[in-house]
Amino acid sequence: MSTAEETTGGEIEPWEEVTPDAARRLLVAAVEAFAERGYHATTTRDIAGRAGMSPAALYIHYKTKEELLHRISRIGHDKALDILRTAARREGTAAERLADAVSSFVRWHAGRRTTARVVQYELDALGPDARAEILALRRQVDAEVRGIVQEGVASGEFDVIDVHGTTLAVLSLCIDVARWFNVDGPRTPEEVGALYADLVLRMVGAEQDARRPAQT
Amino acid sequence: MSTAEETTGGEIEPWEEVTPDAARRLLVAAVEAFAERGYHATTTRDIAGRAGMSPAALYIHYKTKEELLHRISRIGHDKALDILRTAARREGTAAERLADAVSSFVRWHAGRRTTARVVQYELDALGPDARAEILALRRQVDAEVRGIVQEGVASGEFDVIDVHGTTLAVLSLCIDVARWFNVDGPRTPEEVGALYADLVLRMVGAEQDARRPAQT
DNA sequence: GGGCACACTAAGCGCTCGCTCAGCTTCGGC
DNA sequence: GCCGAAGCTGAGCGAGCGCTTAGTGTGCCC
Repeated sequence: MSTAEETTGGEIEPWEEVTPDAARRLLVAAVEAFAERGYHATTTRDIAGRAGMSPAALYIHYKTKEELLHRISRIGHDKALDILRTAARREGTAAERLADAVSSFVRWHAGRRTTARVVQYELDALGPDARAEILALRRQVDAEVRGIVQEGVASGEFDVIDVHGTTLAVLSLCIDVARWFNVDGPRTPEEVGALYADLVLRMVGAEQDARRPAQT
Repeated sequence: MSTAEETTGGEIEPWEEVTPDAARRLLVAAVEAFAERGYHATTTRDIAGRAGMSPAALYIHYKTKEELLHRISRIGHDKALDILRTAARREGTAAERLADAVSSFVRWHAGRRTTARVVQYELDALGPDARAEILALRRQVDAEVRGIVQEGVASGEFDVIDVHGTTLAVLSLCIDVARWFNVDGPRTPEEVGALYADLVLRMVGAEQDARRPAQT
């Protein structure tokens, strides 16, 4: 979709694809509320209130509260997948592409923590059909990272015995950033991204010198 | 408290410290329900029903639904801290102790996944006082792991630039096991524990030969 | 064997939830 | 300048929530 090779982890204000304006304001309000309190603890009155509207206005743009979560989750997963695909398909060694994938994926989870939190941790609140759709996207996310790891093993850059398990661990490490990252904490998303790229290269047994020129 | 050096990651059936019997049945039912649906989506009628009792029976043993979560969280964090302390204070090199800590911590998160899920992911549902108490325990957990990493760096076993950040990542990796681990999946808790111990030793830059004799 | 503490239940209170609906305002087309 | 569509609100419905209370059965002490 969009060229996501910008400066700091993505675009400045997302959700621009959601129209009309009132629908976007409601969706942004829902992201904040779900991230703060969780889907089940958030009321439709709270969402509407944050968007400066009455509770009934929500149902003009969305059929149910669950549809809001579904839309958020879908857009968020699309974005996450887009980030990983961009990193996976650029030129360079497997080590460079893995470092790029991890650092940009982590930057997104840290920098857009509210969104990432909803996307990664409120999946169970979706109904069976919506959950199945999202799980399919997650399998693509997994496949993208596993592909890089496999190529690194094939080329001799990496030393990995359990490719599936290590891929799972790498993604798990990145995703969990959304749980603990604190915007007011001592680290910027860029710093965490750089640290994590280095840790992941160590996990896959990349050579020391391959770890050095991992830019930002 | 208890000697937690048993066979596979802990005792066979926990919660034995909760008495009387009815109170324990309610608490176990609450753990299952909270893990499946989340705290806010779980009703007191559901908890009581799983325990084979009427909704009112819950309030004989617990003042509120939140007190149930508090008790679960407290006991679970005590257990997690106990596991890490046992590993941190045994004899051996920093690499051996870190591998032991990670593998037993991961075994607990995978093997007792329902409990771990509630303990690690429902913290925000607690009130301010209870949350503060639990956060103090988490800082102790963090300090225990950071201690091992620091000793490894001091002794020259490990090669770590950012001790705090790396410790955070190690714990994050272990904790997130509770989110994705599937009891019916292809891996046993022991296998995941062994894989993760190896990955963590790579993350801290332990020498190759120090990674080999990680028992269990 | 009478009295009482205790564990538990049936019923339901007050409240808030997700969601609906009748009606109001605004605005473009003609 | 009238009309209908669209966006939004105020009021409120039925349901289910956390929790309470009055009453019941049971077993232990003396």
